Amino acid sequence: MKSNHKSGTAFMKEKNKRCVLRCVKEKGPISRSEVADQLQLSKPTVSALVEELLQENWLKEVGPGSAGLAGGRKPIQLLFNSRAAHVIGIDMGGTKVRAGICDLDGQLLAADEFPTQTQKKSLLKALKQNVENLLNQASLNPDDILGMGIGAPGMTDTERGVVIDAPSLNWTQYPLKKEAEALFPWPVMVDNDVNVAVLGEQWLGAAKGMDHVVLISIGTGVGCGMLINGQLYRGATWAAGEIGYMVTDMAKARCADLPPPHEGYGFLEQYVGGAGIVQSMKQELKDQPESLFPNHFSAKDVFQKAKDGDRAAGKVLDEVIDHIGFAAANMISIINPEVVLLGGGISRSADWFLPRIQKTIQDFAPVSAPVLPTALRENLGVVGAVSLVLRETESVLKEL
Amino acid sequence: MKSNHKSGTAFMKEKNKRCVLRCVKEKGPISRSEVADQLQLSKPTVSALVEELLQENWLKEVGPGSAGLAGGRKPIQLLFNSRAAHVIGIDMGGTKVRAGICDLDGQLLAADEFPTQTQKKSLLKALKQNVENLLNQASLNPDDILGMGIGAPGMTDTERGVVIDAPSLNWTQYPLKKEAEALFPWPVMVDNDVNVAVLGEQWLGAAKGMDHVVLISIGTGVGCGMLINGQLYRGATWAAGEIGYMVTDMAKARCADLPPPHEGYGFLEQYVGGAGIVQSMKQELKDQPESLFPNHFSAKDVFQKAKDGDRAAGKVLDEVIDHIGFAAANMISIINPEVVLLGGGISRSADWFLPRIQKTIQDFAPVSAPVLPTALRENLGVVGAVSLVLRETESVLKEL
DNA sequence: CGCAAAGTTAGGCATCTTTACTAACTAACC
DNA sequence: GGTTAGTTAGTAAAGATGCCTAACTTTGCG
Repeated sequence: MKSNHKSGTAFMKEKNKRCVLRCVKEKGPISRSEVADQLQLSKPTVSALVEELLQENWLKEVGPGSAGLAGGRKPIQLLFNSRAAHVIGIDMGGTKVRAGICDLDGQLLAADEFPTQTQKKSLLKALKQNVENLLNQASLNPDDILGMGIGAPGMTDTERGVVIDAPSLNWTQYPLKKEAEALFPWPVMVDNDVNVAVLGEQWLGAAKGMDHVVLISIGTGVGCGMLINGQLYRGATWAAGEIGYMVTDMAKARCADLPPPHEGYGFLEQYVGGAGIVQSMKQELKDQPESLFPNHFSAKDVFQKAKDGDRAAGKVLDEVIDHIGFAAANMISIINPEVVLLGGGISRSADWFLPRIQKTIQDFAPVSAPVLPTALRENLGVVGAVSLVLRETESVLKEL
Repeated sequence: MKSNHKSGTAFMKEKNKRCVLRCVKEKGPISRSEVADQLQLSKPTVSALVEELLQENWLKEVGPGSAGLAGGRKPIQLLFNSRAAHVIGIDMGGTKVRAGICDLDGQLLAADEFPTQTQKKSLLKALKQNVENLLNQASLNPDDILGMGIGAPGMTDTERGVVIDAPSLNWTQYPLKKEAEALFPWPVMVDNDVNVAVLGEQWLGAAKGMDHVVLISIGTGVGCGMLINGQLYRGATWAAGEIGYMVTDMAKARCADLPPPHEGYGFLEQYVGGAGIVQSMKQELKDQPESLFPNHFSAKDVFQKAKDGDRAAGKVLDEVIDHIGFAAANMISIINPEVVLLGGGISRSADWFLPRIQKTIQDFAPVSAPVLPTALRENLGVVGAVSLVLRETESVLKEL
């Protein structure tokens, strides 16, 4: 049952205080009086809470506003102090790690990246080094840091802060939260990179303020983050959103030359992931050896060739996009989101294939939803990780 | 922002009261003292709240329990009074309407059904008649009724209580809540029949107490209800769970003899819905006209024939089950539920095909989940509708 | 000056908690 | 068996905290 009873009135006060803070944060410069109005709290109560929030530096007074039309005393404008605390966000990728410091508005004060180390020990060491640099760059002390969020490329138990399985890093059951908290003097939160990304997009990106969002990320692998009723949905065993395993073509799945996948790669991933694209391309090339492809190439190259007019590459990508279209349509049928975001490396070519995906959706889903590329670029992971901390932290900012 | 401020302390008390009530409800016979312990409330507070709850008849004292091992005064055992109020549940189907009255434990006190009228007016009239009979049967007054839940076979806006689209009833934008509330003196809540069903199964059925549940219902059409983080998920525009539109076979979807569906029927529905099964069977029979099938038959007949060993029927159903298996696997990949329930007419033959569905899941989903038939039978809809009311009602019972 | 709006002060009410108490029961000892 | 010590359930009274209302001060406009 675990009742969060701050046993009584303290809880109520805390809640009201948060409401006041949130109100000021959202409604921009605003007077005590108006806050009282909006929250249906009495003026004295608001004044008292504001007093405390000023004391704690969450709010600041910014001189008088203009008086009302009918005369009267000028209001004292209150503003949220977005520099009351700072949060560090880490985007831990398979090849590089990007770290950044944001203020509470999501403004990036400093960011940097370094190559991913294969050894966990040296990775953490490099991370510590990097974070200290960032602190210096932003002229901040550890005291100014509210917490640190990390997006990891794999299934993650956010409660215990354990990365269950991250193939690209070769991690299994790695207690990242614990390890990181031993290294830094602030709380650390860990989550799946795709989950983190969807948080970032909802905070400051293409899904700003939306409560029902699906983000499909296509890079080396294929992942999917879901915001449902305004909250991240992680599933019963942290495995929700494994869209890489969606089967969009039974016939192929059954008759596959390969045995059923299940070892790290899913059906969809075989076709639309980076590795899958390369493989399909190679398959295609077998039949027409006169092609201009080099012996080794990447998915990116396939895209390039297709844009340059290579028929075979175009054919491969046609199929890829078709799969993505059906995957998106299926997601819409099931989740009915307000928007579907496409992220990952592939999103750079978005305008090229977006119309076709939309067509598929229109033809096969019962309702529609706009499909857009993610709006945040290289800092998406960082900002998302910051948002993770802001949403989950027990601080005054926590939603209620 | 709309802050639910019961402005202050009254809210807190209300909340504590609900906690006490819920605690007693869940922890069975329990003493004031232990409630105080569990909720971390002081004994006087609990006593006061219990006093009120006794007064209001939500609780009852049931004589002394046994004293502890170390001696001491015998506790006065408290019990939830499941007859403090009653709820009416309506399962509105395409061919018949089933109505029932439950107490707060979900115990069915009376139930009855009548054929669905095509005219809305006469349908409501028949409903009123029926409900009055039920009240008599259970010897209850309208005052004893907390509310009424209705499960409707179509997309439903639960906020406004409007059935947006229910093909089998030929309803569009029908304000059922409003109409019903004009007829009855208690609040009415309306939701999709599948949503209602999953609530019922979570309350008293195969998903008891689970927070992540997917229910796939296969009857005339194909629907899907989802419980996510313990809550019903309805989507951004009440269209979540339209699994009938899931495409599990791109090739077939694209090359289909028919144009893209979109007019009321989805891809999956074409194959696994009742109408779809019949059509596939007819298709199959064309090729072997020596069959024993009558001119007119139903999906049920196909099942029967298949069980009796008819090869063609078996082949048709094989494909149906294959589709269902992949649909279930896809749902698991995306939602990662604790359990997948199969409901609707098809669930009667569950043991026959369940193993094959499980095999498909094992082969193609990244994680597993048990697949079970729904546990509640003819009263699933009724009980679910009751549960809907209990969960959403603003009464003392509301979760917080 | 008179009015109006912002913000503060003082007093009152509701709720919870703490502390101290009574009631009731067990165990154990004489 | 009867008495006493120890334990637990529940109640009563007093204290703390938070909110609200009402009255007040401050500040600005006409």
